[in-house]
This record gives sequence, C-alpha cells and structure tokens, in this order.
Amino acid sequence: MFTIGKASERSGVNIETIRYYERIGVVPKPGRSAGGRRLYSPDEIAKLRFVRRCRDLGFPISVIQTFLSLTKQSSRSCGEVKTLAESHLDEINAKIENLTLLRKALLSLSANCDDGTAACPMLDALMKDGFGELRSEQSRP
Amino acid sequence: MFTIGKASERSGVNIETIRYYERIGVVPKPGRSAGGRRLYSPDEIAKLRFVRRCRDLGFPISVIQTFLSLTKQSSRSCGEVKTLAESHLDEINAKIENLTLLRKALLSLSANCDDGTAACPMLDALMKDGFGELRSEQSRP
DNA sequence: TCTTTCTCCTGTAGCCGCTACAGGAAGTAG
DNA sequence: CTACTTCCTGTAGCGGCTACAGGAGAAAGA
Repeated sequence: MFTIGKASERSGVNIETIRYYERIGVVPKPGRSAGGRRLYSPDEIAKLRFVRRCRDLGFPISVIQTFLSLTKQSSRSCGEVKTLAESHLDEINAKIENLTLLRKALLSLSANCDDGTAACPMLDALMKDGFGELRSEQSRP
Repeated sequence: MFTIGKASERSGVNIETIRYYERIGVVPKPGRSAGGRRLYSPDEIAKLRFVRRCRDLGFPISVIQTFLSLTKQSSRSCGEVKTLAESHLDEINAKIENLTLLRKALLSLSANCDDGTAACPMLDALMKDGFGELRSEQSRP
C-alpha cells in the first residue's frame, strides 16, 4: 500500500488532483492508515493512471467515468468504447481544422505588421466592419 | 445610441458576456438612459466586435486588454502586436501538433476495438503499465 | 530522545471565460 | 390599460483543476 505522495508519483496524477478525483467520485475513497492517511493499492494506482491517460487523450471526466463503469460490466463494452473514441476523434479533427483556419487568419493579419509605423494594420483590420468572421465554437482555447 | 440587445446583435457578443466584459473592465462602462439602461455608441460597439474577433482568434482576455491599450497609445504599437501575435501563433502550432499526436494515438488505440469480444483492447492498453505516455500540456480541451 | 523537516490532512477560495438563473423594473405594441 | 418584451442587479454554477491556510502525524538526523 502507498501513501498519496507515492500514488501520485506512480500514477502521474497530482496529489491535489487525486483528492479532487476522490471528491467528485471519479475514483472510490481509498482505505486509511491508523493516522488517517489515504492508502492506495497497486490496483487503485492503476486506475488513477488510467484516468490520467484518458485525460491526456483529451477525454472529459464524464466520458472517463463511463469508461470506468464499462470496465466493470465487461459485456459488450468494446462497441461503446469505440463509439465514444470515434466521436472524440471527430472533435479532435474539428479542433485541428479550426486551429488551422485560425493560424491562416492570424498569419495573414500579422503579415502586414512589419513596418515601424504608428498605426497597426492588424488592429485596424480587426476594428473595421467588413471582415471575414470566424465564429468557431471549438477554437476557444 | 443602442441598447444592450442591439449592441449584442451588432457586435456578435452575447448580452451576458457584454455585461461580464464591463464588470472585469475589458470595455469601459457605457452611458445610461433615464431609466438606467446601458447605451452604446457605434464606437463602443466596434470595440466589442474587436474583442469578439480577438477571442475568435483565440487570444486570451489579458492579451486583448493589451491590444486595446496599444490602440490608445498608437506609438510603436505594431511591433508589440506582432510579437504577441507570433507567440500566439506558436501556441496554436503547438496545439495543432499535440492534437495530431493525440489523433494518432487514439486511432491506433481504437483500431483493435472491432471485435465483439467482452474485454476492450483499448481500455486494457490504457490500464497496463508499459505504455507510451503523452504528457502534453496543450492537449487539454 | 528531541528536534527538525517532511508529508499529509481538511476546508475553502481562486483561476478562465463565460452562462444561467431569480426577482424585479422599465419600455413598447396593440 | 394590459400584455409582452427587454433590460436591470446579484449570485451561483460549469470544467478541471490549483493554491493556499492552519494544523497533525511521520520519518530522519543529532
């Protein structure tokens, strides 16, 4: 059994974040030592690592909770997992596309920003009326 | 002069968001009508539109505030704007790169998820110990 | 053994950029 | 005059953490 510090090291999840995950019910409450300290089994640490990896893949907590419940059921879980993964892939693709558009817009805006003149062409363009809008949901960072 | 609803329509900024921007000091407090309603001039609406476009380009509020203060100064602002735009471009590029890696990882993980078997290869892989880590800062959605 | 230092505990508040609501007042159309 | 719409303030919530404060238990060196 490991204290929260070791569990944090082994799982790669921040100590505060582990307690946060416990609080919102992503991972179950662990056992405690005589002194009241959390004690984690290797299995519980594996679960934390799983959560972190899913977060690294960009899955929201809610989806990860579904994943965790699916691992318990173990029947026909694979199809659901694939569906969730694919819709997440769609989101990732949309984000990449939006960011690429953004990059293009920003490049063309800042392109004329070379001269040492007082007025900035980029800011001017953004202030003006007739300007191609982006209006993208996903591009917000 | 326009009430907040019209200003919202013309600038593309949500009514609640306009009040929020006023509260945090992104835009100055507008004048009021006899009945206490906010009244926006075309210039103030242009400013709101500017803020929205910058947000659409992914700039954080803090940077937009710098932009707005630079438009007031109007001396040597262009260089600073370009610097900010370029560092933002770097961030966008990093995000695109991370998302591309993410997509790759997710594709290869879900590739084996075809069979109707009970255990899911993707969840299994994420649970296991020796697994390539992503550890990306920017990939969090 | 004592002291220092470390790790851990709980609880709360803050971050960003909004969004949503409650409960009311003012303006507008028929 | 009534009905409807728009606006007002203030507060709380979202997601996913992070950062304290103020204390208690544990480990390591003298």
